[in-house]
Amino acid sequence: MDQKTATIHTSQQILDIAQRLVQTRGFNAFSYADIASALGVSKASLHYHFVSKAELGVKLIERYKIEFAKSLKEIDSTGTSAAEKLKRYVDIYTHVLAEERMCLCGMLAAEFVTLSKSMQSALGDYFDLNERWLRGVLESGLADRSLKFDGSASDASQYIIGSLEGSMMMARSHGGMARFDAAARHLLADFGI
Amino acid sequence: MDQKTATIHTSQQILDIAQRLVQTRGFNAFSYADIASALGVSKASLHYHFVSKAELGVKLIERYKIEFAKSLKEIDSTGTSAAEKLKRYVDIYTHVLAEERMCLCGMLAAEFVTLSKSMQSALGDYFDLNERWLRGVLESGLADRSLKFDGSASDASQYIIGSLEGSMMMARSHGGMARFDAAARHLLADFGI
DNA sequence: GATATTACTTACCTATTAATAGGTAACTTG
DNA sequence: CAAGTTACCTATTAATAGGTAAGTAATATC
Repeated sequence: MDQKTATIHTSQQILDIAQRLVQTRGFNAFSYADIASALGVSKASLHYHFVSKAELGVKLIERYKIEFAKSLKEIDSTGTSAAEKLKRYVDIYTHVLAEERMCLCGMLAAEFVTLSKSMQSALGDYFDLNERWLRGVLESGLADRSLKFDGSASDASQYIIGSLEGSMMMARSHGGMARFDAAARHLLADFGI
Repeated sequence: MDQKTATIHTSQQILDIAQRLVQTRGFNAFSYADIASALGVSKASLHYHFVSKAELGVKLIERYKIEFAKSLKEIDSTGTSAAEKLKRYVDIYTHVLAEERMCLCGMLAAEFVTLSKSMQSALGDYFDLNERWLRGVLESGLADRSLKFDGSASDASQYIIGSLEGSMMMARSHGGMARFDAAARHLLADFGI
């Protein structure tokens, strides 16, 4: 492994550890020291890879968004009906929770006012992506009659995101995985699935 | 004003300020120094009233729960149909958001794993209260035919809480009050209102 | 009127935070 | 092979965290 790939490797490892920390504890409840001790490097080394915590935060959101977009693309290319696509969207959340994590951006949304402007706007981009994709699915769901709902596809998309994020939070602190599954079923039933 | 009422007054003021801080920034993103400077007293004085931050957190949750219980009792005593009661439950959230706050316990749920055991269990009590009350409303809603829903009243209660908490978070970081109102309408429509 | 008690204060402490300075060994490039 | 770059390190910074010890002025109680 040459130096360049070693760096990429280290940066990715830092992001991996930081991501898990944000998804469990939140952005304000972890420190560079936590990452450093988990990875076995110095805090200064972390600052070499990510100048500031805010920059690390932005990179974290951007990477998460790219991965999420990949998942959505995968659903688009293999999913059949809009109903199936929506089901598989919900599955993403289920799998995150199964790993005892929250949605990265759900956690950050709770800490919103304490984040840097750069993180706030990256977060906005993430939710825009979700909303846009869901809107497309919901609209095609009306067309292929695999989904039904009242109101605008835009409002419904936002409602889906909010419900899933909130149900995840509630499940972790109160009721566990089974509770999330019940909420997810309720949500899907509401859209005629 | 004698000393005793002065103390109560100060304690209440501390709780008021701390509550607003948790509802906007979260428990891990404020310090005793923040409260001290807002109230114009020393940090040591805060420790006189609340020995530790964790104790302050517990008192915060307990007071919030008591106030919430009062609101629910008020709804019980003046509400007519189950549908109206559910509507007014949703209104509580709307009013909190209108003050540019999140639900205290929604914020704490996001920070769950970082809280003391005492705060975690107080939080559990709060959500139990909500769930129990909603379950009663939903069951009477089936009886008086003012509500309709699939599945158990218990699952549906949890779903309502999660949806409202999540929609609140999303509304603050993305879309604003109007977005929450749309989500609330969607949720109520789902229950036949 | 002496004695407690209450509600604070000032002045600290220790630990931790994010971030910086300056150095070094290993590797890459001209 | 010399010069520059990379990926780290140790050591330190200023600021802030939650918390404590000891003192004080005002009030309440015997």
